[in-house]
Amino acid sequence: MRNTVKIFKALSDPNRIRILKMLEVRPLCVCEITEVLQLATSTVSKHLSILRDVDLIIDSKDGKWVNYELNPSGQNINAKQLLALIEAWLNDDEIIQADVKRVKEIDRNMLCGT
Amino acid sequence: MRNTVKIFKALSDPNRIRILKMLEVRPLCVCEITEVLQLATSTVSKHLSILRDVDLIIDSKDGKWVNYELNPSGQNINAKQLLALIEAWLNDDEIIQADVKRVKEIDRNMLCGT
DNA sequence: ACTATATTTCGTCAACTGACGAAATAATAT
DNA sequence: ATATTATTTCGTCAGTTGACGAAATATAGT
Repeated sequence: MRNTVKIFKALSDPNRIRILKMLEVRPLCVCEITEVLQLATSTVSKHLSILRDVDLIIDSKDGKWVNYELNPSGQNINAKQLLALIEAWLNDDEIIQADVKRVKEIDRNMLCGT
Repeated sequence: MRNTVKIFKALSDPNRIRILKMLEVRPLCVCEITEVLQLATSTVSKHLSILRDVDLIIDSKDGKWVNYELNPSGQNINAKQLLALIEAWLNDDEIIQADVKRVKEIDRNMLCGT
C-alpha cells in the first residue's frame, strides 16, 4: 500500500511526467533535463531522486555526469506497468511534443561543458 | 497533461485507494465507506468527490443514499486503464483484505438507519 | 410543516510539496 | 593541489492537501 501510494505520488507532478516522456527519447543527464524544463538544477535533481526512489528510472555515473534512464527490466511490477501505460499517453500533448523536439536538438557537450 | 497529473493525484492517497478496492466488492454509500475507514463523513465525501472528478467512480442517488461505484464503461481511457491495473494490485495487502472482509459484513440499513 | 437521516459544502489548521539559492560532494583536467 | 564542472543536499518559503466540526442541502417518514 505504502509503495503503491508512493509511486502514484511520484507521478503526480507535471515536471516529473515531462521527465519520463523525455527519457523515452533517450537517457539524459541532469543538465540536459534542466535545460529543457527551465528549472533550478537542484529542483530537477530532487525530481529525479523521487522517480528513482520508486524504481521508475535508474541512474548510472558517466564521468562527471549522471545518466538517468527509464527502468527497463524493472523488478518493480507496478513501476513497469505504469511506465508502459504512460508510454502510450500524452504523445499528442503540446508540451510533451515540444520537450521531445528539444531533447533531440540538445547535446550535453554544448549545454554544460564549454 | 493536466488531466493525467490530476488522476495520479487522485490515486496518491491511501484512503482513496482503499475506497477503490472496497468498491471492487460492490457499490457502497458514503456511510458504509465512513464506517470502514473510520474517518469523518465530510472527509469521506471529499475523497469521493475527488475520485469522481477524475472519472474513476460514478455516483447515483438512491433515496436518501448516494451510491458510489467504479466507473464501468469509462469514456476516460486513462481512468479505465488505471482501474484495471489497480484491480490486480494490493489483493495481498493486509489493510485491503480487512476492508474487503468488513465490506462484506456490513449493511447500510444496520449502520445508518435505525 | 416538522423531524430524522444522509450527504455536501465551508472554514480552519497542521503537515506536506515544489520551488529556489547556497553550500557540500564528486569527478575531470591543469 | 587547484580549478572547473556536474550533481546532490540543506534550509527556507509559499502554496497545496487531508483532517475535522459546523452549517447547509436533500430526501423520507410522521
